[in-house]
Amino acid sequence: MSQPQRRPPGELPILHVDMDAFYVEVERMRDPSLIGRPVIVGGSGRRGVVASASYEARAAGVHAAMPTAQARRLCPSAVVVTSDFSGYIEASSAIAEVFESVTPHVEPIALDEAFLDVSGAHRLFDSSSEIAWHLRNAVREAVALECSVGVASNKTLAKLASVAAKPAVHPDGPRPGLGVCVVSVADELDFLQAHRVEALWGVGPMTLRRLNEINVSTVGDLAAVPLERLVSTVGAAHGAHLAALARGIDDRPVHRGGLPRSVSHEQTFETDLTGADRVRSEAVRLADAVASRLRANGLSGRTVTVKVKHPDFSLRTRAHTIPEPIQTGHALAHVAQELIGSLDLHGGIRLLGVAVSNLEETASAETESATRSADEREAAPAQPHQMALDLNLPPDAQTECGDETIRGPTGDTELDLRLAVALDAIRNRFGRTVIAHGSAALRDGTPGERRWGR
DNA sequence: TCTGGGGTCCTCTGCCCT
DNA sequence: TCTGAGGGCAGAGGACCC
Repeated sequence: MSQPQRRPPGELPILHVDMDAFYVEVERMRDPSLIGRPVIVGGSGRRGVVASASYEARAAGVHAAMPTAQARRLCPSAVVVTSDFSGYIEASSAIAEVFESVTPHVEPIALDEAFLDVSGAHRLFDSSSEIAWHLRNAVREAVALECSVGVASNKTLAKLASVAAKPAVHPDGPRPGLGVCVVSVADELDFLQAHRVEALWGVGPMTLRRLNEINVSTVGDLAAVPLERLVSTVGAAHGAHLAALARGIDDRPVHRGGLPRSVSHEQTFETDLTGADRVRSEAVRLADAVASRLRANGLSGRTVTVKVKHPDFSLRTRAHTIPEPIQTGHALAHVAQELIGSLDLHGGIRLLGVAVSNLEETASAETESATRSADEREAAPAQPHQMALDLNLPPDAQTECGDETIRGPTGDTELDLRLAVALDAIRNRFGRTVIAHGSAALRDGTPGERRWGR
C-alpha cells in the first residue's frame, strides 16, 4: 500500500490529485526569496485568517482558517503574504489542462484539487498508478509545482490516499511524502478503518462531537455502530451516508464541472459597519461585483440572498426569488437593498454578503451588446432576458413575488444592460476599481475594504 | 484577541394548492 | 363551506468543504 504498485487496468478507477501548499508555492514562484522560509498566505488585516501555510509554518502549529494574528504569534518569523487569486487561478487552469490530457472525466473540487476517473485511460497506460506518476511529472513540468495523488476504487479512499501521500510536517522542516499512494482493494478496509473519524468527508466539528459522545473516534468504531444508533445521533441521511463510507462503500461518480449553483460575494469589514445607508451602499458594491461575475460567465439568476453577520457572529440571511433572471448590478442591488430593509442592523454588522442562485445560462450582456447594432437593440430587447416592463415605475410601484412584495422594478432593463456592458468594458481596460456606482462611493473605504472580488 | 471567502448540500418550517 | 392530509416549493439556517 505504501509503495506504488502495478495493477490490472480499470481496477482502481479513481484518482484524487491535491497540490502541496498550493497558494504558498505559487507565491514562492512569484517571489523566490520566500523559498525555505515559513510563509503564511491569507488576510493580513485585523480580521484576516490563514488560507494556506507553508510546511515550515505548519511545524509551528499554524493551520488554515486560523486568525492571522494568532498565526503570527505562533510563528513570528513567518512572512505573511496577502492572497492574490489571479495567480492561483492561472496555475489552476494550467493544471486542469494536464488533467484533461489524461481523461475528460475531471471533477474540480477547488483551485488546487480534483478527482479524476481514469477508467477509460488505460489504453495509454498500464495501470492507474502509472497514470498517477505521469500526472505528478506532467504537473511539475507544466507549472513547477508538486502534487500528491491518491489512487483507489472510490472517492473517499482516493482522497484519504492523497493525504497519506503528502509531505509530513516536522519541526526540522518538511519531510518528503510518498507522492503517490495506491490503496488496493484488498487493503481498503484496514487502511480506511484505521483513520480518525474526522478524516471522513462530512465529519466536521459538530458531527465529530456527536460521534465522540457515542464513543466513536475512528472509522473502525463508526463501522461497528448499528445504523439505528447512528441515525438517531446524526440524522437519517447523514447517518446512512457515514455508515456506508465507514464500510468502504462510496459509489458517487466523478462529475464533470457543470453550471455553478450560486455566485456570491461577501466581505468582512475591518470595523463593524453601522448605519443603514452605509450597509446599503456596500450592498450596491457587492451586488455589482456579483453581477460582473455573472455576466463574465454568461449566467443570470432569480434568487437573491443577503447575508449579514452581527458582531456576536450570529448569521442572518434573507432571500427572495423574482420571476425573471437578472445579471445587472442595478437590478440585483435593488432586490438586495429591499432585503436589507427587513434585517435588524442595530449594533452594526461585521460581514455583508450578496448571493445569486437559481442560475441559468444566458448570453452575456457584453456579447449581446457587441453583436447587435443600436437599431437592432431599438427594435427588440436584448435576449434572452425578460426586461422590466416599465423603466419609469413610480417609487411606490410594487411587484408581487411569492409572499414578499418588492417595490419598484425587479428585472434587468435594457438601460441596465447597456450600462453594465459599458462598466465591464471600462474595467477590463483600466482596472476594476477605476469606476463605481455613485451609491457605492458613499463609503469612506479603508484599504481593507477596497476589494472588488476575485 | 480572534474567528475569511466562496461554495454545496441538507433539514426544518411555513405556506399554498389540491 | 370547512377541515385535514399530503405534496411542492421557498426561505432560513446549519454544517461542511477547500
